[in-house]
Amino acid sequence: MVKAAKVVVENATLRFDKPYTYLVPQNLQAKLKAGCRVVVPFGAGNRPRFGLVMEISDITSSDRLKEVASIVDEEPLLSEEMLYLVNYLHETTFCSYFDGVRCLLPPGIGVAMTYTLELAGQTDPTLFSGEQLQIIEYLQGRGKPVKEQTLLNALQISPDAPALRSLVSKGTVIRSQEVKRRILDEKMVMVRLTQDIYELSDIAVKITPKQKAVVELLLQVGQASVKEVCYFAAVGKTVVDRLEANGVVRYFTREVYRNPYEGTYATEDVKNIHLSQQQQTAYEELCRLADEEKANAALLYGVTGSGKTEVFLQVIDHVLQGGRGVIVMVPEISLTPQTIERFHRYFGKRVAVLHSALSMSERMDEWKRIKNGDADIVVGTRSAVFAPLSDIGLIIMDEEQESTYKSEKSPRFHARDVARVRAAYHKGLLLLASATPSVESFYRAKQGKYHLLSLKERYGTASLPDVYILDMAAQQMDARCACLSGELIRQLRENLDRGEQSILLLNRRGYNTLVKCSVCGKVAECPHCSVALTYHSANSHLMCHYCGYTAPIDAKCPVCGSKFLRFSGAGTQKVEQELEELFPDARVLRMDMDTTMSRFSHEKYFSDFSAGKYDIIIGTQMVAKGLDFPNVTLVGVLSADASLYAQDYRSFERAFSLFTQVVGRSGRAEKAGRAYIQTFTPENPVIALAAAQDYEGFYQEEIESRKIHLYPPFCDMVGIGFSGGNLSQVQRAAKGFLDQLAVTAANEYPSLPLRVLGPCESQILKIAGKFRYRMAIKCSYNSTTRELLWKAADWYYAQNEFKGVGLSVEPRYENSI
DNA sequence: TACGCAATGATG
DNA sequence: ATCATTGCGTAC
Repeated sequence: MVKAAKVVVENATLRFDKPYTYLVPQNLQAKLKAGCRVVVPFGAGNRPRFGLVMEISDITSSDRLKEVASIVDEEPLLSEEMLYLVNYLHETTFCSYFDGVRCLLPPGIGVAMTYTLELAGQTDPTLFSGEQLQIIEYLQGRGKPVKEQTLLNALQISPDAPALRSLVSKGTVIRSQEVKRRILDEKMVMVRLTQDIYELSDIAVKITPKQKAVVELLLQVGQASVKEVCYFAAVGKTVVDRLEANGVVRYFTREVYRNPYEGTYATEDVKNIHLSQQQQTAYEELCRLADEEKANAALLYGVTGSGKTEVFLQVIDHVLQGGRGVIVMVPEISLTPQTIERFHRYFGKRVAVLHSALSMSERMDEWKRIKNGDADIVVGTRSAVFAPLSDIGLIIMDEEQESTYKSEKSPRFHARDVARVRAAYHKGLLLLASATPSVESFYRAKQGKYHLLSLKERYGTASLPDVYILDMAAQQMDARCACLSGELIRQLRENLDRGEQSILLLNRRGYNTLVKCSVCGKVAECPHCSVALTYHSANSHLMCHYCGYTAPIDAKCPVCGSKFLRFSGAGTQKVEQELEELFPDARVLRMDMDTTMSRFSHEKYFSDFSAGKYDIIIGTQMVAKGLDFPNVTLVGVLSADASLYAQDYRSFERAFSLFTQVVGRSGRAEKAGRAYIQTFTPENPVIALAAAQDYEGFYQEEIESRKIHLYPPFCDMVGIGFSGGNLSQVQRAAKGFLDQLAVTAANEYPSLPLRVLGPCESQILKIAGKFRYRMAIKCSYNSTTRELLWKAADWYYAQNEFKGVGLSVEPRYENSI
């Protein structure tokens, strides 16, 4: 019997990602435990690689196994539960094991390998090539061991240059490897990706491997100081400067405190919050469910303004009294300083905050405080669901229908699923809450899988606004303004005269959404993507919202050279300008992705608006989800249709939620509010139901439709995406995958319910130079289906003819086909 | 027979 | 991804 470790390795592609068995050498046996990071020799060259021990076991045969080289962590970094989550993420989201590991750890905890070069042995000049002599001279000149990176930078040679490698293999140069912990440094100059870049493939310009490393790091952490980035990606500042010059990243400055919430103390007691009768009932029921110590789940369906938060605070307090930890998740947009401040006020230092606007060191500190048990309430966005609490009594997900809970990059998990898994593991209570729950969750509640609790009375005296649906086909349009009906203009005027505020919602940013040549009829398109370019007046450039491509507009058609360009379709910038022309006296605030670059700038705008510094706010959906503005008495939805008719089975649900929220912004205090919804399809019941804030009515309509057309919750959806630079190869790959899937399903899983839609072109065929095909699979996403999909994926990765075509598997696929 | 490059295959 | 092997074509 010998000890062996099952190790998953870093940088493994799905082609060969699996737990590898290594022998545990005698001297490490006492220390090495599951959950520790290790260095192992990997591949033909036995190059050292980081890995994570998933399991330690005794085996009898030790033939041809390599040994673990060294241990990185003296104490396990991941608990048994977290290892279980790694397996869960891998199996259900089709990510690599190590991607799963990374997902559970703060980015700053990473380790890096550094190499040192030292001269040894024969240096007779006649034995070496010119480049080799250069290296020898450099090392002689320094007279001491030199970091490999320093030498490579100084001599401008690549890390795998044959000259250096042969010197090492001859023994002339000794190359020693060291594992360095990443020590963090506070710096003021910060860097982040340009707002249009969400994936590596989004970048239109060519980038070098070093630049790629920087981008990959930023994709992971969101933003970081330039120093941190240079250190972690092992590059010089020039690399980042180059990226900045190419418009891939942007610099900004920020104050960074090692502990951003130093010196916060609880100043108020939760017990002093007075609960109404219905709040009290919900509170008591939730406490009962939390105390049962079994995997309970509840849905708190509470209309806007019904006081959900007060109930949360008291239930949290109750669970904490029982000595168990709590996770509270909010959508990105709701994690404002006010939210955080509120938790600090009641729970002081026991609160840890996890979100992407923290620096790497801050995130690391908060993570450690949780792991060490110094903090037992975690407030945060999606990633907070992985907080390393050892005993979870309660997980709250506020606004559970929000799409920000689903990760858009690998691992493509949904925080709700992870929360369910964790709550079950800890025998804790999962509490979902919303005024407009997702149809799936409400269905589960109706079926009795979730305990349904309702808060139906509004707090205080606020009443619903009067809602008017404007049929745009019948509206008189003002010549000066393409997207505001005469009626809405009158209402805005009235509000201005009364000194009251207005909110306008338009789900399209930019100025014009289409630039078309009147002579040849060609529409300006992105050269890398199959989408029309949007005109942005702020910088007089055409922009691609998918890959970040920009081009100056030169008043000439690029195809035929004519000067007769027609601009059409209105985005937020256009409306902003029109408003300024129509109401020169009004103070207009525009809020969209272009104006709210950094995470907390929403906050600044909202507080300015709240303080009355603006009369009208025009923005994308983010304006629907802000705070309470007592002086807002008019809300306008400029184009309901843009939200309603996305090619997506969830578009009605999202539109309903959006309209309900934005309409609810009007008349929050004693003043009566009104809302106007502009549409070309006034007969669509979603609009009227949102106007009446009738969630249950909407649910009835929607659930019927989902049943008839077979969509979730009556099935699960899995999307399979194919993308590559060669269109016909992408098509062949998609068809090949489908054929293989069909054969395997017929032979091995004949009774498995499956319905495949496609393959067909993605809604946007080409993004950043890559053609995309996709198919959707309606199924029951259980372990058998996943087994089938994994088999098909494994087969796919083994096909050389599909090598240039990436495969992505995405459970919870939202698009229709 | 020697060499070079591309396709192929494995990673414990 | 990365490295080693294999196989084939070409040069000598």
